[in-house]
Amino acid sequence: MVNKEIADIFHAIADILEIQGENAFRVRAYRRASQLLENTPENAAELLVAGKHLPGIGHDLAQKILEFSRTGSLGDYEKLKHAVPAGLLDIVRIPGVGPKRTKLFYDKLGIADIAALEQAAHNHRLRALAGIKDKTEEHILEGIALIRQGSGRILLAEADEIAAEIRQELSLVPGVRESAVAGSVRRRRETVHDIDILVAAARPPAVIDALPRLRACAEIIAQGPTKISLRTHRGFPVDIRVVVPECFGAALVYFTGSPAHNVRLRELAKRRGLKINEYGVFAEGREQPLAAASEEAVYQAVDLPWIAPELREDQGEMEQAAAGNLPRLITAADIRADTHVHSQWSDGRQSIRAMAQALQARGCEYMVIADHSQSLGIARGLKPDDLRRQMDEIRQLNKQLKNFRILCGAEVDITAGGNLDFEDTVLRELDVVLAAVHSGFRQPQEQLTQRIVHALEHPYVDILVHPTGRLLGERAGYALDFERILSAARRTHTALEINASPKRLDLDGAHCRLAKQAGVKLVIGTDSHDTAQCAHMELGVGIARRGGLEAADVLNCLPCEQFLQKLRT
DNA sequence: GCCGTTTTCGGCCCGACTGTTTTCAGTCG
Repeated sequence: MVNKEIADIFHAIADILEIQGENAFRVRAYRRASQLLENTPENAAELLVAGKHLPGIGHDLAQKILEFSRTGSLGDYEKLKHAVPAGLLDIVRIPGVGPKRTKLFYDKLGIADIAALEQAAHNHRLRALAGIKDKTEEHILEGIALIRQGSGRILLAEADEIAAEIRQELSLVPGVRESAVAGSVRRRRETVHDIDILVAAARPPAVIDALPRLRACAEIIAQGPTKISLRTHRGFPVDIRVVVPECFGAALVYFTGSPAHNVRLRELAKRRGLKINEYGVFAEGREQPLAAASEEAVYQAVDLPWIAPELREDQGEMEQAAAGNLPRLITAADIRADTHVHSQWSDGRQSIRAMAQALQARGCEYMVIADHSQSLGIARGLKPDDLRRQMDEIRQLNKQLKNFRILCGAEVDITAGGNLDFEDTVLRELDVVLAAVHSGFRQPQEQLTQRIVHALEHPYVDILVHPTGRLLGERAGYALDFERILSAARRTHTALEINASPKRLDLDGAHCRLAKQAGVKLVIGTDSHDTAQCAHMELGVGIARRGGLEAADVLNCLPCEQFLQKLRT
């Protein structure tokens, strides 16, 4: 993906410029552009050629994007790369070491990679430098150890669990009035690198003092009167900020971010002679805030409606809010069905009846049973005869269940050759046909794309599930021309799935945005293999919200009959 | 390097915590 490559280069340029002590705002421009490209699924060069303006990409950066797109490299970057040793870019990522110290170590001690820095810290050679003593040396060694153990990102679902445990315990701490999850967990990022929790209490320092005793706390990283950073037993960082209840809303805005959204919000306030910080919105020279208690009040103070956390990424939500065009985002309550459910018939762990009861208890009106097809042996894929017997069972169950309907479906493999794993005579009997790639991930982009497009063109295929095939933290999605997938889905009236399994979350928010723009229908399915996983629907809804989707964009917000009708037209 | 109902030049969000310091630089989010 070209955008990703340019984003990486801009990121590296920002690091190098920072180490060189360049203008911080120039650095920020590269970082912002890098982030923007990262979140733009369309080819940025093509957008620029088409005359589209990308916020934060001015004349110079646009030229660089075009240059890279044309030639596959960037002259300025190639020059810059040789200006500093590559190892400095690793050093600057060590927690506790920033650009200033990286430069200091290199200039004074010739340290050019992490190994050399580690050696120097061990031998106490760093403390000869101005502003460095034993504590800093220790912190640097800890930071290096953290990097080594791969302080990676954690799945959103895991972060939710940890956050829930901590909040449960916080509710028992004397003086705590209220707590809320903030940061990227609240924004429903698919993976996060830490957990942020905001607490309201009349006397913040008293609460902070109690927090080192939390069961989740294995180690204190930093502690002040209003903020504590700790590490859980699994090495996961948690930031807890305690504020008085009067400024809970302002603190929640600040602590939820994203950083880019906050910057935009504060810039907007500043242009109006206001200042926004975590304590409120302030008019110049005034001590009493104009707004602070609720998020709504903070946004209102700069004439904006409240913006849902999932949209706070500086991806156009400020402009939409100002124009009164914010979407009415889908909520979990809008969902009437789970469109992707497995059972014991293939690799699920429970009966169809158990899955139906679990979903009905969660407020669903229908579900699609989608067990695997025959070629997926590892998942005990169903032969046509098995499938027909399963359909008999479903028909029996439908007679027994009240106010709930089970639709007969199958997760049919798109074989490496691009064919479907069941004959048309079998597919015709199903209510819903889900198509999926489970093999041949390494095929070249053209072949994989064509293979999927071919499946989408099949008259019986209703939904393409986990469309990009990514597994978070394990494997990137396969090589796909997503725009071709979208246009094929649009042309053939095939829906794309937002797979809500915690490791997939596939499509992601950016893809959803594109799908909506392209007029492609979407569904959210949990891919549940047992009843507990039915709860993952909420993760899928979070992704849909990040993509700006409304209930009308998601087919399983419709009653069953309308769902079936829409699926086919 | 970007950007414009103060500006095409001169701004560019804001504060907490740490370690090393007697008032602040560096880092982080």
